[in-house]
Amino acid sequence: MNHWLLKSEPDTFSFDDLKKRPKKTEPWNGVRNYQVRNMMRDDMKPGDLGLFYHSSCEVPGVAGVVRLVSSAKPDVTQFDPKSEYYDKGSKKDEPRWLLVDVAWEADLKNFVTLDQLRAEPRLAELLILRRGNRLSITPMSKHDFDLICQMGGMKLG
DNA sequence: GCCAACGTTGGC
DNA sequence: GCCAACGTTGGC
Repeated sequence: MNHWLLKSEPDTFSFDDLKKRPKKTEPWNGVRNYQVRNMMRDDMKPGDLGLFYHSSCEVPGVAGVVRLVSSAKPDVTQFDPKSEYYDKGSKKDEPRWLLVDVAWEADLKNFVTLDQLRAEPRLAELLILRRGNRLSITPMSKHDFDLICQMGGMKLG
């Protein structure tokens, strides 16, 4: 099983928004980066766990735990001229952009701030802390995933 | 709003 | 295929 960190701007879609969805699931649409698309296509599998990270906000950090509940499939927003994610170069029989469905998995007792992540020497390998990292989804080790869940006091069950 | 660190685009 | 210009991301 693989582990992932998924960034979202909470003003657009937050961890609480995910929990408010009727089935607590959401298509992770709007990815328009080839590296991330290829990761979704090749490496992201149903059952994988992820951390839901809030970016571009007052206090960036990890808000909760999610699970992937689909494999990669076409992101329909690429075909919608009214969508901000519309891509006129993408053909229906050859979709350029993919998404995966994510579902709420667990809450954290405490939001884990970016400052806390940076202050933890055992997270030196975490990609999001590296300079210049800009991908909206990044892989992470089970070690780092478990440690961050522990820092946040993940509520089990 | 600034700006570093990318990724993408397009002229050649 | 090179690379300058441009666009985007995201912390600060």
